[in-house]
Amino acid sequence: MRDLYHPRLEDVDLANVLHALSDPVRLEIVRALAASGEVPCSSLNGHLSKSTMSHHFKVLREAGVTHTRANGTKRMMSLRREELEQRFPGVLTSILQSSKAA
Amino acid sequence: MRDLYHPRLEDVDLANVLHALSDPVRLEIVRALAASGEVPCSSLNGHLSKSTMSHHFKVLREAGVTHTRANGTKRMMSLRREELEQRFPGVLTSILQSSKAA
DNA sequence: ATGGTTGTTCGCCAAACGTCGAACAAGCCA
DNA sequence: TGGCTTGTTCGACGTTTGGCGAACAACCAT
Repeated sequence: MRDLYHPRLEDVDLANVLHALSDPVRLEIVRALAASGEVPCSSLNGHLSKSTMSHHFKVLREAGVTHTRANGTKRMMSLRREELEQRFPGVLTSILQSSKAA
Repeated sequence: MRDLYHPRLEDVDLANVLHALSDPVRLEIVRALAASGEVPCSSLNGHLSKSTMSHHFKVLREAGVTHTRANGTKRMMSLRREELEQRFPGVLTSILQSSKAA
């Protein structure tokens, strides 16, 4: 597997982040990460194929929303929550809060 | 011109709103509305064709982000700010705040 | 080594998106 | 009425997106 690209915080773009969060599948992933902290990708597999999920993981990661590290066979994913809070204060937090109601 | 559809507040969907805000052109429109209150569409024309701008206006309106009313030849657009604040507290506000920095 | 698990990558496809110009509609004003 | 202004609607276009299965890669366990 190739190296995983993570944008530097200062390169993270707001419109990009919003786009990453604008897909229901990805929003659900983010919600799960917010609830569970760092989890293996495998724990996030829903009704979609693994290639599709991998695609969504990549979109989130490249937008700067999540961080992924290799751990043996697994990939551990987590939210870049503190970083995003620093760069875009309140954005992720309020979105998570609002998405709970829905 | 046909009637302008505006979703009821309770039908406004978070992922939809985020998608509407995830385009740089539309984010800029929203920023302008936040800064100026109600303005005619014509005051928002940038370097894009009017048909393209009209399309973006429609996306924002149908996502529930903006409100449009006819006023003679013109269309007055405004943010549904208080409503969105009620439905998704902090979301629009924090996005606007963050988009200022960029 | 062999196999099992976990993800990524690579076509491929259909649907959605952003853009445009041309045509149309609605209102104003002379 | 006629013309001007302001927007919307309608194809058309190229690009991006989201979905899939198949193939590949990396790691662990036996």
